[in-house]
Amino acid sequence: MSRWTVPYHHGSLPEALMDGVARAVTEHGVTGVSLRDVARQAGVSHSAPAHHFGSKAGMLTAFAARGYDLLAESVIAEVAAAWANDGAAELAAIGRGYVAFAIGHPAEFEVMFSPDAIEIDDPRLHAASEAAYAVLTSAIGRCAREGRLHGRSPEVVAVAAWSMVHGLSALWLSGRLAERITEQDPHRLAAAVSSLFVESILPA
Amino acid sequence: MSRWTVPYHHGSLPEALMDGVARAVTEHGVTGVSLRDVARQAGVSHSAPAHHFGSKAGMLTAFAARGYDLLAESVIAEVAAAWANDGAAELAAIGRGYVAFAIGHPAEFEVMFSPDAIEIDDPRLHAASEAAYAVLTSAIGRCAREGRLHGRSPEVVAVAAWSMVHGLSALWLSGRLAERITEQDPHRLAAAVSSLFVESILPA
DNA sequence: TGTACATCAGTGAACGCGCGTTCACTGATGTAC
DNA sequence: TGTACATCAGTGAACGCGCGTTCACTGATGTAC
Repeated sequence: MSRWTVPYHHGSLPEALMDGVARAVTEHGVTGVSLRDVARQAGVSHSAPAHHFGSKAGMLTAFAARGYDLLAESVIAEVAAAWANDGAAELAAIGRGYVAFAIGHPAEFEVMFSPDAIEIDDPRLHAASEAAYAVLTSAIGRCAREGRLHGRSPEVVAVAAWSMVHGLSALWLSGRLAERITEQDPHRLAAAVSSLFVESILPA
Repeated sequence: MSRWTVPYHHGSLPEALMDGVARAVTEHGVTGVSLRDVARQAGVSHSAPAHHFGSKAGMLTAFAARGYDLLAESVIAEVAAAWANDGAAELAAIGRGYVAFAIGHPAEFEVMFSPDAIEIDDPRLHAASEAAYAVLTSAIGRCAREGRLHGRSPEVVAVAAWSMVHGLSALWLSGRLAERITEQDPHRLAAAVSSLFVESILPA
C-alpha cells in the first residue's frame, strides 16, 4: 500500500472504530467483540483502539453512551413527527421511537443492556442514559397534568410503558417473537402495541 | 485426595455442571462462561463437560432448555396458587410467574435470551420453549372466549403482555430500573404492572 | 520564512494467558453366561 | 459364585489460537519565537 492510500493519521479513527464495533457486535454478538477485530475492520493496528479508549470495556462503554444519544434522538424525532398534542399521543410516539431505535441500531441496543461488558459507572454513559430517561418521565408528567392517569401511580405507569417497549424490542431482536406471530413489520407491531397501551391505560 | 472423597464416577455430573453454569453466568455473565471454569467448579477434569454436552454451545443450550422448563413450572405454580377463576386473573398470574422466574433464575433467563451463545435450532430447546409459550396463548384464548378482548387482536394483546413482563424482567435484572424508582421489591412491582395491564386492557 | 520543540496519533513486537477441542487412555459398572 | 466382556464416565496431555495489555517507538501536526 502506498502512502497515498494509507495516510498515517486516520483523521476520524474514533468514529470509524464505533462503526467497527457495530459491525462486530452484529456479526458475533457482544460476546464476540475483540479489540483486534475492531482494529482490523478499521484498517488500523491492533493497539490503536486502546490508544483512544483505554481498554476494551472503555470502547464498549463509549459505544453504549453513543447509543443512548441515538435513542434520545430517535424518540424525540418520532415525537416531533407525530405533532403530539397531548401527553398520551406523546407517550405513544415515544414507544414507537424506542422500538425504532432498537430495530435500527440492534448492536447499540445489545451493548447498552449488557452490564457485564461495559463500565456501568462511567459519567458520560450515565448522563446520556439520564437524558434519554428524562423524555419518558416528562411525558408521563404531562399525562398526569392532563388527568389521564386516573389515580394510577405515575411510577407504575412509567415502568409499565418502558417495560413494554423494551420487552418488545428485546424479544423482536432475539427472534423469539417473529417466529410466533403473523405481523412481520416490527414498526407496525410497535405502533399497535403503543396504541393499545395508551388507549386502554390513559383514556381521555 | 483419597479415593473416598473423590470417587471416579460423579453420580450426577450433568446436574452438577448445570449448577456450575448458573454460578459462572451469575459471576461473569454469559460472555465469561468457559467449559474449563464450569468443570473446575464441579471438581472434575476440564474435558468432562464436553463428554456430556459435546461442546460449549451444547452445554449452554441444555442450560437454556432447562430454563424454559423452570419458566413453565414457575408460571404454572403462580396460576395454581392464585386459584384464577377467569382468564384475566390467569394472565395476571402468568405475568407474576414470569417475572418471579427471571428474578429467581437470572442466569437461566440471560442464557435463554442470548441467541449467540446457544444452538437455537436444538429440538429439545425448541420443544421446551413451545411448551412455555403455550401457557400464554391458552390464557389469551380463555380471555377471548370470555369476551374480555373487546375486539382487540389476540395477537397484539399476547405480544403486549409478553413484552411487558419480559421487559420488566430484563430491565430489573440489568439494574437500570431499580435505580430510578422507589419500589424495590420486584415481585410487588410485577404484581402492580400485571394488575394495571389486566384491569385496563381486559376489563370485565 | 524558518527552526525548534511539544503534542498527539498510530505502530508493531512482545508478553503471558486461558481457552475449546481432540484423543488415546483408565477406572467403574453392569450384564450375559 | 465366578468370569468375560461391553459400555459408559471421566482423565490428562497436547494442540494451536486469538486475545488484552504494555511499551518503547516513529510519523505527523501545530505552535512559539
